[in-house]
Parts: sequence; C-alpha cells; structure tokens
Amino acid sequence: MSVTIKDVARYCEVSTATVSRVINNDPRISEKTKEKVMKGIKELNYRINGVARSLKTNRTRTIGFICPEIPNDFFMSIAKGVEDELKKYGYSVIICNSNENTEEEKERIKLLCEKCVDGIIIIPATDEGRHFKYLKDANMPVVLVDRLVEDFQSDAVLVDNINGSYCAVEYLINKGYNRIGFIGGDVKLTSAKERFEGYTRALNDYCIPLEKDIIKFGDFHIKGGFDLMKEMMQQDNPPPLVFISNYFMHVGAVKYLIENKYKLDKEVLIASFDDMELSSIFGFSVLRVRQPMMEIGSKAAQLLLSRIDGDKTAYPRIVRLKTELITEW
Amino acid sequence: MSVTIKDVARYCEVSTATVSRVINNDPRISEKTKEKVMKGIKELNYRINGVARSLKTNRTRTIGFICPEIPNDFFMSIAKGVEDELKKYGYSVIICNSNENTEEEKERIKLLCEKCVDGIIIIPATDEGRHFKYLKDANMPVVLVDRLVEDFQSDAVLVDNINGSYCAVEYLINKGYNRIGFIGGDVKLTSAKERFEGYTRALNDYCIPLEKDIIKFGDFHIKGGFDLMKEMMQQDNPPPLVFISNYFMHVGAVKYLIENKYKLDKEVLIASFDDMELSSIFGFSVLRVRQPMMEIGSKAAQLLLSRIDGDKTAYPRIVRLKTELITEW
DNA sequence: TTGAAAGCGCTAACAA
DNA sequence: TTGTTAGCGCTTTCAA
Repeated sequence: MSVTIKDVARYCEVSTATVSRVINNDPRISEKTKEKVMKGIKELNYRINGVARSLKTNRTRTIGFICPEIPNDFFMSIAKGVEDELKKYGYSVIICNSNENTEEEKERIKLLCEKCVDGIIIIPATDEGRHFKYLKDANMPVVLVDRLVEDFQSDAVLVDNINGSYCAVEYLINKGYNRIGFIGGDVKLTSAKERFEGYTRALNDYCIPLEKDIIKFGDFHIKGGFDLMKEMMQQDNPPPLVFISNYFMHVGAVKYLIENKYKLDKEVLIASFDDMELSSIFGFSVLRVRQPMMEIGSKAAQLLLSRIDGDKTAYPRIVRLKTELITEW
Repeated sequence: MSVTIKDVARYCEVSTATVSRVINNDPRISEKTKEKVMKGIKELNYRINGVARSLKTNRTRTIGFICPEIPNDFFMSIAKGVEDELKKYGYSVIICNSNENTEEEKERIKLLCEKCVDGIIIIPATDEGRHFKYLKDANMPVVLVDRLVEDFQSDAVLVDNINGSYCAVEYLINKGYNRIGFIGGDVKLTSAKERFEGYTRALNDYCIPLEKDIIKFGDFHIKGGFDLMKEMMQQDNPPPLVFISNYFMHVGAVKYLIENKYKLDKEVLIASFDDMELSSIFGFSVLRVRQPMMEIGSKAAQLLLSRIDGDKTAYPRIVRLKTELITEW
C-alpha cells in the first residue's frame, strides 16, 4: 500500500524511532541523520499516517462543532472564530448539524465520541441537556456556546444579553421613544430569555409600563420575525419602533415590511440584537446590538483547549462577552 | 484508561473477535452470545474507538470540505448538501477554510491527507491548481465544486452557468430591455467567465451591441458589487437594469443603492445570478437565476463516495446541474 | 459459531 | 545520538 515509517527506515538504514524523531522534530538527532532521513522521506514520498499516530498518542487534534444549522451566518461566524483559533495549534474542526433537534444532536455527539475528537463545542439545539451526560461519562471536554441547557453544568461562552438589550432599549428611551414593541425568541433559550429581561428591566427602570399587545414571542427564525411583525403592524395602534431580539427575526420583519410596501423612511423603525454584514442595508434598522461572533468562537476554542490540556479549574467556567451598540443616529 | 474490546471480552468470557463481531453486526454469531456481549458492553460502558478501527480498516469515514470562506451562505448551503448526503453513510465532514488563498488551501490539503480523510471536496480558492497534484500522489479522491482549475483534471460538479445567464438575459430582452448593464466576477473563475459568456451570447443572438461602459468586472464580494454599482450609476447614462453575476455582488449593489437613497420602485432594477433566502427582500431584484445549492453538495458527495468505493469510471466526471429562473414579474 | 493471533503505522520507554 | 521493542484498540484470517 502506502509508504510507512518502516520503509523510510529501511531505505535510509536507520531505525523507525529515528524516522519518527525526525518527523516530530525531536532535537536529539544529528543534523546529518536528519538530512538523510528527510531525503528519504522526499524520495519515497512518505506521508505521515495521522490515524496511527492518534492511536498511539491518544489525541486526534480534531474537535467537533455541533450547531443547529449550517448555512447560518451567525453560527458560522462563531465556527470561523473556532477554526481560526484552533488551526494555530494544528487542530481541525468537524462541523455537525443538529437541525435544532435533540435527537440528532445526541446522534452527532455519539459519532464524534466514536471518532475520538479531543473535545466538542456545542451550540445547543434546545434547552434540553440530559443527553449531554454521555459526554461526561466519556470524559469528553465540552464548551457550550450561546445557550445553556438544563440538567448539565458545563463550561460556556455567552454574551451579556441582559445588558446588551437593556442598553439598547435605554438608548431608545432617551431618544424619546416610550412605546417600544418587542419581538423575541422562545424564552426557553438562554439568549432569548435574557434579551427579554433586558428589555423589561429598562422599561421598568424608566417607569414605562409593559404593553402586552406589543410584546410578541416566536422562534428565532425568519418566519417567526415575519409573522410577528405582521401581527405587530396589523393591530390598531402599532408602535413606531420595534426591538427585535435576533438577526433572523430582524430579517423576517424586514421582509414583511418590504412586501407590504412600507417606506424606507420613518414609518416604522427597527432596533435589534445582532449586527451582521447585511443588517445595515435593510433600511429600517436604526440601532443594533453587536455580538462579537468571532471572539465567541475563539474564546470557546481557548476554553476547550485548556481543558484538553488538562486544566482542572473549577467547573463550570462561564465567559460572558460584552456587546456593542451600533447606531447611525 | 478507557474500556476496550479486551475488557469486554474478559468480562463476558468470550474472545475479542466475538466482541468485535457483535459491535459490527456480524451475522455469524449466536443470539445468546450476542446478548451476553451487549450486556457487557452496556455494563462496562464500552465505547468504540474509531481511531483503532480506522487504522485497521484503512477508512476514517471522514471527508474534508475546503472552501474559500465559512460564514457564507452559498458555500455553506453546499456544505449542508454534502453533510446531509454523507451522514446517511455514517460519514462526517471536516470543514476547512482556504481564505481564498492558494497557500492556505495547500496547507489544508496536507493536513487533511495527514488525517487520512477518505476523500476531499474542494471549492477552489483560485484558478490555480498545481498544488492539487499532491492529492493525486496521495491517491486521494477529490471532487471540485463550482469552479475548475488549471493544470488539474478532476471530477467536478458545476452548474450550467452559460445557459443560466443566457436565459435570464433573454428573458429581460423579451421584456423590452435592450440596455442591460453587467456586473461580474473575475473571469479567471469558471463561474464568472461562463456567466459573462451567457450574457454576451444572449445579446449577440438578439443583435444587441455590447456597450463597454456598462460592463464591469470585479471580485465576487460585497465590496466589489458596491464599487461597481457605484461606477455604473455615476456615469452619464446608466442602464435601467443591471445583471449581476452572483449573490454577494448583488448584496453590495443593493447596499450602494440603499445608501444613496434610490427608491425601491422602478428607478433601477436588478437581475442576478443566485437566489438566496434574502435575495427577494432586497427590493430591487426582479429576476434571479437559482442554483440548486443543496443538490450541488449532495451530488458532489455522491461522486466522491463512488470514487472512495473504488469506482474507476473514466476521469474526469463532470456533472452540470441546471439552474432555474425565479421571477415575480 | 467461536477463538487465537497477527498486524495496521506509529510513539516512547529503555537500553546501548 | 540511535536502536530495540512493546503496544495503542481494533479487525480479520485461519483453524477448530
């Protein structure tokens, strides 16, 4: 079949250990032997077999990344952050799709464990976390991202959702708005719950009563945003400004407005959580809460790596990253 | 360390071969032994070590996917197609980012080979393909997607770019437009070149002379679209309709129009290659050429799998998928 | 239907 | 500085 370390050893008239030392840059080797072996490697066209190496070293230098959806700029920006950070250390990333489904998530976890990844980063599909016990049993390092789950304590990277939406709403109030609609995601998700909390806290702190009719919940998707914006605007006295708690709902809301010929000027304004590349071109958006997506990813990667390298610091370690207010006002 | 097949064998008082047969669903095994072993597996909490298995079987059931950018709905929709198809067969996907850079692409290829993936799907970073020779030497199955490269023959999945843009432009001509601007990508890329060719052919066939001033090339990115749309609109006699040859340039063009307060009605219209979820909400878009992204991915996966399974059909096998015209006119 | 044993390609402990 | 060798956890051939 293919060329092995043994072939190289024979060809160069050295031992396999010597060849191994050369390919691992072991310093205890003479310049001369090293050159000879390198030459042999080249001439025989030898390639390292990472599988054999992993079997021996108990390390695959591969980690898993499970997220609810693949073509999704939010999740993939985090994935990029993970990848960029990990590749510095020679790691690669198996990206898996849970399809927002706990069962599939469970499947993927099993598969990744079987593949002996060194650790897993998960953006949970739901708030259900019982199946994560499998990871603990397998002694697999994990970092949760964006959301926490029930029944499972784990290292995690989150953003300061409450403060992010608090500040956004506060900013709007200071701009003179006191009827601010709210469109949010399923409050079972950490992020959705906290963002709603930031909204209510700000209103409370400024003595503005909550208006039930202009507060709406759905899922975090485009369709959810579309449907809720429709409800919002079709009622008798729609608010002049709506705070929307993620990017995809924002997109859905804009979709509704465009399809229904709302003007790009001041008929209705949108503030929202998330600031993606396209957010600013949607035209209704006046204020956004930016999450540092790449940083979320790189931070998660760092946490995971430290656990892989044996860091036993008290569990769970939760990192909360700051958000940033973006406005053209 | 962890529980191995040996532990299970000892615990169940059978041989390791028997345990192996059980976990591989080998039929030549009695119901009774099978049950006994299953019980042992459960009680000891045994987990398969895929690395050891891979070393023995020479198969990792993992494939690599290299693309120029990760947070990119076009590439990731293809990736999802790949993933969905492959997971049926127990495969998983390592997603790598070439950053549109030949050097990084080369690095990733090496890494994937070292990890002994069973095959690689690549959306090439550029038209440069010399470094792909490494794959041939390593005997690694490859499928190229979306673009071909120089100096390297390979299985590939592409769409019918020429016909796609031909039909779009033809449709516009039949709607009465005879001044159609063109904004395209770097013609070194297969897709960019072919889409321009479709445009010119259609104009030729309908005896409309090419107008140099309203034909512009840049890169396939948002900024490219923005800059070229600016050039397009700032000249003396801008065309009433522009054909833009990919999604991201389309986004950039819209960005320019919005920022410069173009009205959402008929001041200027856009037709474009690609039909993404957001395309229809941009407001200027009247016609789009839809690529079947998921299908591109699943087809690429199928091609790759067949090569992995030893299919020696004449190389290269090129699959051209059809596009579809989307319009609300 | 089951078991014994070789060996996949590599690393690392130990010896020289 | 280099070599010998055991063995990582599994599959698979051959024999029983």
